[in-house]
Amino acid sequence: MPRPRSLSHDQLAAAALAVLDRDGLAALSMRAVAKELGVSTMALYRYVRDRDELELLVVEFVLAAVDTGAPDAGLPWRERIEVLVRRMRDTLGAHPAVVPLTMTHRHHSRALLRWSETVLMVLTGAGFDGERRVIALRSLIAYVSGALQLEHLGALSGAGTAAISALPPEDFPLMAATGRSARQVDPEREFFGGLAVLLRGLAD
Amino acid sequence: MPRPRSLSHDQLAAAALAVLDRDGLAALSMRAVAKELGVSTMALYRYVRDRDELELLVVEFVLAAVDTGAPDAGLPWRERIEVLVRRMRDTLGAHPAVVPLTMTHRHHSRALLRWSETVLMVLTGAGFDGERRVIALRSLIAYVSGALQLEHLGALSGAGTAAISALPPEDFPLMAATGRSARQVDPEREFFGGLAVLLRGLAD
DNA sequence: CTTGGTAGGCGTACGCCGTACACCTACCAA
DNA sequence: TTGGTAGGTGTACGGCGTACGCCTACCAAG
Repeated sequence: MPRPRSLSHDQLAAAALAVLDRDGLAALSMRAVAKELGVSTMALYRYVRDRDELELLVVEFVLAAVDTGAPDAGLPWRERIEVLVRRMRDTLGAHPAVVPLTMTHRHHSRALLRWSETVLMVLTGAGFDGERRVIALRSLIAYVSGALQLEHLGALSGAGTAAISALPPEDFPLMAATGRSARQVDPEREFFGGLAVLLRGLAD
Repeated sequence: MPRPRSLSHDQLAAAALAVLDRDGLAALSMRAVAKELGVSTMALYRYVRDRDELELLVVEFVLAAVDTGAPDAGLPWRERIEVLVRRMRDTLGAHPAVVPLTMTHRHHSRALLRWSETVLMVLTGAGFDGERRVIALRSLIAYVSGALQLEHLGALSGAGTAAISALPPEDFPLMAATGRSARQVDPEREFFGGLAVLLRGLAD
């Protein structure tokens, strides 16, 4: 009987994502998203309880694009995990400003739960269970989220790595040398190199 | 000749830390820190350029307490790394609200650079160099920062793990089961279990 | 002991933010 | 045609970071 809604949750999320992609995390505000949609600020509150809920919406919107289907069962289990991680990284790499939001909203994201479920399926198939499986999943999530954040917060200070290479070598000889090496390592190679280390450790 | 300063950087940092410990990250503001010190808000700007610099100050203040001395050389290298990581975790565990700040300010923290330098010393002694050393350091930092954040952001939703255990088992059979297991795993055991996995992977 | 210059500290104000609240009105069912 | 429901809006409030200009405590020089 009442007046019908004129916006969908996906439209809200897409507008918020547009703001994030264009102007970065600091520019995300209720007013900015409302302007993006051409409605008044307060109109948003007919769709979300508060800003937090809008953030969850955009996280869900982005992560929903991650394929959480089981990877090719012919692959060894470590490569299957790598496929799953790569899908996640590719998606978030396209929207770096969303990465910090995934940290704070991870508990409430169905998409992330589905992803974790698939990871657990692979781990279980590889013989993991009980505490060992808990630790495997948590360490994977810890590594992936930590590495993605370093990658994207580090990007805003890509100057950061440069600054490290320029440290006083008398105080930080190894950091200076390692910083110089680091500049020659492709970020993707670094990310998956670290993941490979973790997976090797998981395999005993 | 001019009027002398009446506050030290350490006093600023300590006041900010008091606010963080008592009221959490969201309560950290220039006004709150000024009130904590009994001075006007604008007085702080005689000591820091902006809020960002105050955050760096508190990160430095906290991390300065981490012992970055080389661990007992008699220990195997992996245990030496573990000692260094444990020192970092103990310090940040006492001030969980600071953890997110360490992510954003890590590039500018001398204390963190000193810690990294010591980690590199151990790695170098264990035969790491070049790209392999870069990846070892970055993956350690990624794991540690990711795991600490999960631990402390997860704490605010300790309800989060409970919610996971209560997921519809038909959609998330493994997550539900793993969530139940997870509740019985001590966080410290989980953290160092994951670290051990990573270190095992590093050792080939 | 006086005095002048330097820089510390403060009050005010501006433009953001999230959001509570009251109002108007477009819409659909009856 | 009309009434009720709920969508959309405008205003306002208290918080935030911080630019700016003033007052004044302090120390050095005389």
